[in-house]
Amino acid sequence: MRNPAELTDAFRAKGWKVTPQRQLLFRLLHDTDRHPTADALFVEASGQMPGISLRTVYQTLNDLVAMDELHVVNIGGSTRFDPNTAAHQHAVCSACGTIRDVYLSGVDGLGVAEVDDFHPQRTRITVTGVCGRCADLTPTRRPTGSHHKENQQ
Amino acid sequence: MRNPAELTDAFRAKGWKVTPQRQLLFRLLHDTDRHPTADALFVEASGQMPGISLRTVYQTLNDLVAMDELHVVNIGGSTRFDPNTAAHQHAVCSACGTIRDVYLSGVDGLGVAEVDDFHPQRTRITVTGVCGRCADLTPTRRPTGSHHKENQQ
DNA sequence: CGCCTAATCTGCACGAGTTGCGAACTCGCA
DNA sequence: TGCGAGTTCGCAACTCGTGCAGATTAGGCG
Ligand SMILES: [Mn+2]
Ligand SMILES: [Mn+2]
Ligand SMILES: [Zn+2]
Ligand SMILES: [Zn+2]
Repeated sequence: MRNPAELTDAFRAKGWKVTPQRQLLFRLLHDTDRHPTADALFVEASGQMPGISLRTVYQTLNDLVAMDELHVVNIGGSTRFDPNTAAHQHAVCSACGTIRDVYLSGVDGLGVAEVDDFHPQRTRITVTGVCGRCADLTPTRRPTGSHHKENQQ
Repeated sequence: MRNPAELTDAFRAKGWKVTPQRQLLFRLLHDTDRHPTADALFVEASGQMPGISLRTVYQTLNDLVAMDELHVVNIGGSTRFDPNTAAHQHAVCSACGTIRDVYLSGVDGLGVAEVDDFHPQRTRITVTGVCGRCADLTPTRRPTGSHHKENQQ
């Protein structure tokens, strides 16, 4: 996602207004590697702007997605939003739900172009597994067993 | 997913009953390359067994997923279920929502093992784009524009 | 073959996540 | 400074999936 100043210009260029609510979300989303849900952002935003509506958060996120400034990540449960629009992949911990950006090698070698009768636009790669912290918490056990859902990003 | 007879044995081996509802779903799911939603299966099943409950369809699907006989596919919207448990990837049409199994080359070359402080279990690859049929229906246009949601599998 | 009971099915209520809607508000231009 | 298109907000509505409890049944046993 571009920085708040650039987004301000981009919104104005479309004849859209740049409200305090939008500016706040621009700031919260810029230059992070997290993958928050709409509600997580709503909670964060509420800290700095009490009274902001969850509806507005959804609205702005949808706008940013439509502008391709934000990507959506579907891993089940509520939608995650990804401000990192550079080509990258995701490592998802099945125990705690954390999503981490990873940059796998060998992605170019995928035979995506050879899918016939299909016009590819984007390739998404998600590696599910267990993160180091969860592996430490449940040593020598099935890591999916105790599902502690805290700290996911 | 294994065939109905094998699933029958697997269920009995766990002390679970093999009801007509379950047998029907075993049949509907076996040896297909579709990726139906719970509701789509419910509609199909209702044709052959009027009165079957959507709740039962969900229940059975969840059981099969827990047994790893069925995989879930998250592409936004309702959960899709995948009876093809062999290693493969998906091509998703952004216009009609159809999910097609594809077998990309070069998957082994992905540097999945090198993700550090992470224990990988499974890698999911999804190519989004526009299928041939949708490309034909909207020639020389942005294919996402008119969203005709029929016929997705 | 009929009994018994744990397992299952069904219908409904409920919860989470997201969107539609309309009245009130406000950014930004004239 | 005033105007109006665009925006926000609150709430109702909607979709998808699950919890619950009473009715039903598969399938082991005598
Ligand atoms: Mn990311
Ligand atoms: Mn598949
Ligand atoms: Zn973890
Ligand atoms: Zn299509």
